[in-house]
Amino acid sequence: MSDALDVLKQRGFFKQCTDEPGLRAKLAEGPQKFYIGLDPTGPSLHIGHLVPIYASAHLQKAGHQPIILMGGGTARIGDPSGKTEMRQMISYEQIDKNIASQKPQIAKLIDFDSTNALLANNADWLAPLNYIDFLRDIGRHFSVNRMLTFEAYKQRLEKGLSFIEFNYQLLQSYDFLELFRRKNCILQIGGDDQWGNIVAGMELIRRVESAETYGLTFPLVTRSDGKKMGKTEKGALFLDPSLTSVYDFYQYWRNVPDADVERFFLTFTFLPVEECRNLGAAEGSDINKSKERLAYEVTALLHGEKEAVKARDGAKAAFSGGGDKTGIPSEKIGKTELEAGINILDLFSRTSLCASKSEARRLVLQGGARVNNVKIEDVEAFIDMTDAVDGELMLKAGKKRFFRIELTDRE
RNA sequence: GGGGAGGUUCCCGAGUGGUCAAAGGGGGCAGACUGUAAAUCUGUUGCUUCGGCUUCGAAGGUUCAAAUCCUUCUCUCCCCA
Repeated sequence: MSDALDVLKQRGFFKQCTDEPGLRAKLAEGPQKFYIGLDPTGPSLHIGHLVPIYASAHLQKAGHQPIILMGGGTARIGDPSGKTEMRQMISYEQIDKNIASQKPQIAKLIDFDSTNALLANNADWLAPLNYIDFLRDIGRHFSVNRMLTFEAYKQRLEKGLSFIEFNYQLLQSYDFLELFRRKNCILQIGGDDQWGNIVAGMELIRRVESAETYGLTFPLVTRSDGKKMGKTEKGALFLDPSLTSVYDFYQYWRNVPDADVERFFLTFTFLPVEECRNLGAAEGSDINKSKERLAYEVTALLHGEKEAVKARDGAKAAFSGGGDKTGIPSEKIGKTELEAGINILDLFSRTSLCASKSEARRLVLQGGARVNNVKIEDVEAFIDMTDAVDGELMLKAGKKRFFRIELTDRE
């Protein structure tokens, strides 16, 4: 149990920590409760949300007890940390829906069955709050002067900061206090952008409860190429397969920059540290094998092995031919429709490969469109049954975007 | 409440009556090079039945013609109270 912190350090989940020796000793004493905060602002988690959950999973494996705090109350406010824009306000009803759909996603990494993990919602104590009482009991412990020295607020002072956002720190601190009181939660962990809020919570607990608690942050995960983690051209990489297909999810990891392989293995899989290092150390085309493994491991973890195999085989089939193609994004088209012939632009623009006909036109003109690996450069071209191979059309846009058209007898 | 500055295409940001679907950069897409990597270079980047159509916070108005001028509204930021 004493190695919980070491695990986090080894795997790159350690940026800074308050009173490290103290925390180490506390964790060595026995199972401790800790929490992370998640914002249920969307119906699905995306990769960006995952790092704290992975960190929690490691601590849980080390015997500690995670509390996953859904910010059902705070989701209605904006967190000023780093963000430039205020968040949209959403209804409690929507938030509850989001929580319901996010929980199973969290459960992929956190074991809720063993009863030592807990899902909480801060709306439980934030919603009934009385403004006057809150100001008197909690607000008085916060110094505006001190808050203004926090980096998060400094930045926002340039761009503008609403009072409601300014209050975020108080609410988050209050969360920590409530969890300490209700569950004896003694540790809050989070991304490094949460450092200020975490420390503020600890200070609050120290003042009103005269108790010592701890905070730990991990580095914000970035990509070596500077792109936002988990962001694709189309937006965030969601865990919900209806928002991001398993195939696309797999491909995201498959195409990660070389320099990130080791770190991503450490962060997003549970493979032994030694193995992660070896896989990340591979060079040349070997690192490609590592990426295949990375993609498979992460996909299997979050979507299940069956889906991962399908995505992996689908990708293999698309890139090197043969094999099981069912994992590739696809759509059905009736044979009779194809018999009549479909214009190449119409064909591409009705798939997810092209958003509009203009885009399809561009693609064709630039030589990026292929049907069953035959380059089509004529925008007037018609595709019909004679182009089908094995009862399907494999569309390819550019070098690595595929789409499969399945031909069916019925319309 | 008073005064000032602004809201431009995915983002940043030019544009102040026609030559503006709108500079430049970022991002995206495509091509070359590769390893389904990175870096680099090139092209491209509103929609379209290819006739046009819709875009510059919103609604009106002036004009042959507006992102550009006028009016009202709305939102943001700054200064004063």
